[in-house]
Amino acid sequence: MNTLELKNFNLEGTLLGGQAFNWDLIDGIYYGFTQDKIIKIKSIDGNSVEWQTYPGQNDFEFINRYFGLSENYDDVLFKIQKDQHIKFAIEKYPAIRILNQDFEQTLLSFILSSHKSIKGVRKLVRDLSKKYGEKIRVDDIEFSLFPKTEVLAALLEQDLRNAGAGFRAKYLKSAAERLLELRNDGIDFYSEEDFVREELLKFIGIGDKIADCIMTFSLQFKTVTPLDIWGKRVLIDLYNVNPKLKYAEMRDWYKNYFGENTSIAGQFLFEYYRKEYSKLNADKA
DNA sequence: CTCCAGGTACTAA
DNA sequence: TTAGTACCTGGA
Repeated sequence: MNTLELKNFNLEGTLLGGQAFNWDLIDGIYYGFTQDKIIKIKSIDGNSVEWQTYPGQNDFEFINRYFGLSENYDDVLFKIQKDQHIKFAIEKYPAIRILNQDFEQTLLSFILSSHKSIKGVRKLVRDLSKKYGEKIRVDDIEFSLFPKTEVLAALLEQDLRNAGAGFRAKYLKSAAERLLELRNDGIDFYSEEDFVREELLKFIGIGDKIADCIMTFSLQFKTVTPLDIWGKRVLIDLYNVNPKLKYAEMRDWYKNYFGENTSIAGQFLFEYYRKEYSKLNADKA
């Protein structure tokens, strides 16, 4: 295993918090699957993590990019501490990072997230992977990789329905087909924000929220934060923002308030509020 | 059995 | 442009 010095890296909040659907905690070790590799990561103590990729055991370039290790994390944290809410969130659920995930897998995964719980999306992603992904054995566990885009594109809508995708089946298929076209279209998804969003919204099955998820959790737009149900609750409940505001207006509110590191600020607030809110409901029950 | 889910597309005012 | 509704399916 390779070792990395990383203070208090919050693996749970980062990997299981809803940015990604492809991580599992098995015997204290996090295993993630992409379209071509398994990633293994484990925190050793408060100060470091061990990691490995398979195949190709030491793909540091991937790890560095995926976890955004080259940015000055302390500086980012310093800059977003605008008020007591965010300070409390960072204190309670510290050291969360925004992932830079593979574009195609992220887009396909979030298309599946429509009108589904996190748990439901995770299950669906695994069912599809088991059925249509390549197998790879790590630590004597058989993992299924996320299905290749080509494979998904070649399937019938009915195949995807049978795998549990429901009404998202046709969205998934057409998105996979479009992604294959895009490989030759020369569109730069790492360019200007409004342009990229427009391109994403052209996909059937991608609306405001999913477009922003893809931009935030894969394409590294750091001033964007997705306004899901939790993002809206945070604004309305904690910041007394008018619930009638339109999606884009709420997104602008976040951006204007948190500035250049809005994405990570949003992630802290969501993680905090999601956990506290469900705790509240559990108490009531 | 009913209800609902980290949304989106479609339709009608 | 804005509001209302159906949508697959599994889990609570």
